[in-house]
Amino acid sequence: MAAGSPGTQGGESLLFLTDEQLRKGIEAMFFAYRAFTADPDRILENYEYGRAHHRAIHFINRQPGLTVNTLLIMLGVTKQSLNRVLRTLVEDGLVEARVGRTDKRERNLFLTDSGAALERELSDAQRARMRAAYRAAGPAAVAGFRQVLEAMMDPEIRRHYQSIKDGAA
Amino acid sequence: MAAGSPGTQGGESLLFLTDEQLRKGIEAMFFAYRAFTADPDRILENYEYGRAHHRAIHFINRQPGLTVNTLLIMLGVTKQSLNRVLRTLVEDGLVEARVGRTDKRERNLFLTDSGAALERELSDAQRARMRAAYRAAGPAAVAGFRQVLEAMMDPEIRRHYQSIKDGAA
DNA sequence: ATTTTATGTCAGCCATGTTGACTTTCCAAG
DNA sequence: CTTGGAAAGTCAACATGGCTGACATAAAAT
Repeated sequence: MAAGSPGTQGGESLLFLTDEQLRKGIEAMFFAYRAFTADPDRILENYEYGRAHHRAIHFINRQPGLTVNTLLIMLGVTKQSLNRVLRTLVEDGLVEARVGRTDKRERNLFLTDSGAALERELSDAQRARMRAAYRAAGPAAVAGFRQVLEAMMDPEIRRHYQSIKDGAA
Repeated sequence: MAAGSPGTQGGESLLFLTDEQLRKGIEAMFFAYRAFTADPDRILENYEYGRAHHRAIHFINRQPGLTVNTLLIMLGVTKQSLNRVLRTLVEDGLVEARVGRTDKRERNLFLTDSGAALERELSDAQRARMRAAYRAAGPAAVAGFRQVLEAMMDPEIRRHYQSIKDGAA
């Protein structure tokens, strides 16, 4: 059904929905994502951390004080997976887990100074590539890029994504 | 969302290049990529295959007859990693590895009928999400999406990407 | 004839995902 | 006040898919 080539249906306005166009989009996602993770991965080789640590650090930096459960939802992994990562970060003094004030069962997560330093190092590299791509493509392309990515997310995650502070605010 | 749309006059102020905008782009990549891989991953649970098999099948379908070495470059993994995947696909009769005509050291890779069937099942799911996102965002956004992703790729990979057949041709 | 290339394979290691079971702490509702 | 359930931590076991290193074979290139 969906496998057919709909080049003749819908007229010119739907040419961007042909299977070929969609497959090119799939490949673009794959190749771009690999480049996107390559720079921080290279830096992480110098530490005893991996991509999972990077992701945790990123979101703790973005939403200081977020709870373990919230981070779990953002990362989309099990608590056992996250705990393995989080434990090493706390032990190494990059992340602080403060007992919640209102609900003492919760842990509010914060980056320490050294955690923030690592975050900056990783983020600098990743943003450099993103900045170069944004600059090369231009503002209109960037807006389209963000629109398509947002439309691709699962709805529940999209709400979380949109709730994180936005620089244009 | 207005906050995600830096005006086109941003070419002067470069508002779309703020760190906050770049961080939102980073998060968008992360969340969208996860959704992007979720559908095929769910299907693959019914087989004894994983994401690595999917990627191999995708590129063999896109460039029938490509050599192992070319596939290695596209996937960006070691030959040992690829071989583990490729061997099971050949054993299970999803992929055929024909000895090269001109250079008998090479193996030209093709999908069998059952390999093509699995490719279609996986691709249908992935394209359905991509199509929905494209449709929601519109043709202009899709063009921008592709531009940014292309600019993000490593140059060598970008050449490979561009050499694969494009529906607009 | 020798070297290089393309491929295949074995063995082992690592990071990071999973499920299941169990504990501790603590909020909240009965 | 008791109890049920939520948040978090932990242990164990396992799967996937990266990696390196070492080695084998066939065929092309020199």
